[in-house]
Amino acid sequence: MGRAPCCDKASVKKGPWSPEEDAKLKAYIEENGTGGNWIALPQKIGLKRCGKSCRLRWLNYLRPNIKHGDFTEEEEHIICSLYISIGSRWSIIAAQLPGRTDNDIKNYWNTKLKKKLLGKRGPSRRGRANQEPAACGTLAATEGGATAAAQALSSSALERIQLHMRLQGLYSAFSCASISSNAPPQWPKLETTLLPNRPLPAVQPTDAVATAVRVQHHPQHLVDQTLAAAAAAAATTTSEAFEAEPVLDPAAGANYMPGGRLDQIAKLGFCSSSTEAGGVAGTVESSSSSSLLGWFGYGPHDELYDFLYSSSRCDQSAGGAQGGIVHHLPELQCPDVGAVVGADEKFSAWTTASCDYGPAGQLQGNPVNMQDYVLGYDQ
DNA sequence: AAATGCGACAACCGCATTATC
DNA sequence: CGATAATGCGGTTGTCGCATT
Repeated sequence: MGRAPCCDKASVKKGPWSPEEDAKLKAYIEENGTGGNWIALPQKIGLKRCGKSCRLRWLNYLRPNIKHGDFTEEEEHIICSLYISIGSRWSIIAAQLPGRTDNDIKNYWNTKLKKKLLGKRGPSRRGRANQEPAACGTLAATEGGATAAAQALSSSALERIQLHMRLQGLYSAFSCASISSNAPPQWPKLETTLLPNRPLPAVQPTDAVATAVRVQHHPQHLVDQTLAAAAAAAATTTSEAFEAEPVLDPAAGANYMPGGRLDQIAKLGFCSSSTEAGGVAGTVESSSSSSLLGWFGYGPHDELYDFLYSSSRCDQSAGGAQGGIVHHLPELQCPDVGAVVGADEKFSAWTTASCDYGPAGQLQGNPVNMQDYVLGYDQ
């Protein structure tokens, strides 16, 4: 069985593209388009390249209006927020950042943002084989039953958990005291991310973007149950609707309305049940004081922003952070139990258990709780 | 100056999904 | 309706260049 190769690997050139190849490809596509057939394209123009390689080169490098490097703070913030909410759906994230490619964002995340957020782990160990993502290494290092569970999680899931733990650590360190004990913490929520009076930049009508908002089923991914439930609930939302071009709908709740899917994801992304029950209004209400260029409502997004860009708050909250980078992960510091009371119950339960502190055995060995989070996070 | 470490980024690979026959 | 081809996506790898030892 096995799938036929997309091209004759023996006769195709691999490795970096030469300026001549770039020029050929660019000139042809600008004049004729892709013709809807990437596989045939290299033969047409006499390139010894795989069609997939041509497509990638065009989308990631040659396409007009591509931006490289110099991610702005806004862009960083969007990436972080979206990553926390939807995980490594780079194409979807890229669709929110015109001119950026999924590959670019992915690289930026892996090389910079992740480290910035999760912190560096001591002296790095040489060699790729040893370069486990910090998230994996850190969570795997937690004790007890968490180890096996952590192994079952994808690195993406672990990173997102860690980011939340970071936010929770920040939250409990300097935020909880200032809010009502009844008020649930405000987990990142895209509907506050994509603000009313800040329409998203126009999306380039490229094929990459167009497909980015399509419904895609990834059976290998453990789909967020909430998302599935909402999808079922939104019975009127047809697949055609999902496939529609993204449109902005400032009138309808002022949310970004990408024909459905992203919006669904956004609304569902990472909201605690308690927040869903009563915290949303508060989240939105306080949004006018956003410190980030009018983009985000106050809440974890601001904390995230501060975490990324403000050394002073991090210094206070994380006990010795320097230059906005916190070098000790909160899950290792394990915020005190009281501080997480009121947080998303399941998540708090899990973090409490995985931190191996707090009431012994209180929540450990509860596969249901863990599973809830696996379902939510494991992408 | 050479060796080593490391970050950044382009490109590749394999799999899932979608389209077509 | 199943088989096959094409496309899209995300994870991973290879390579280059700069920094450090």
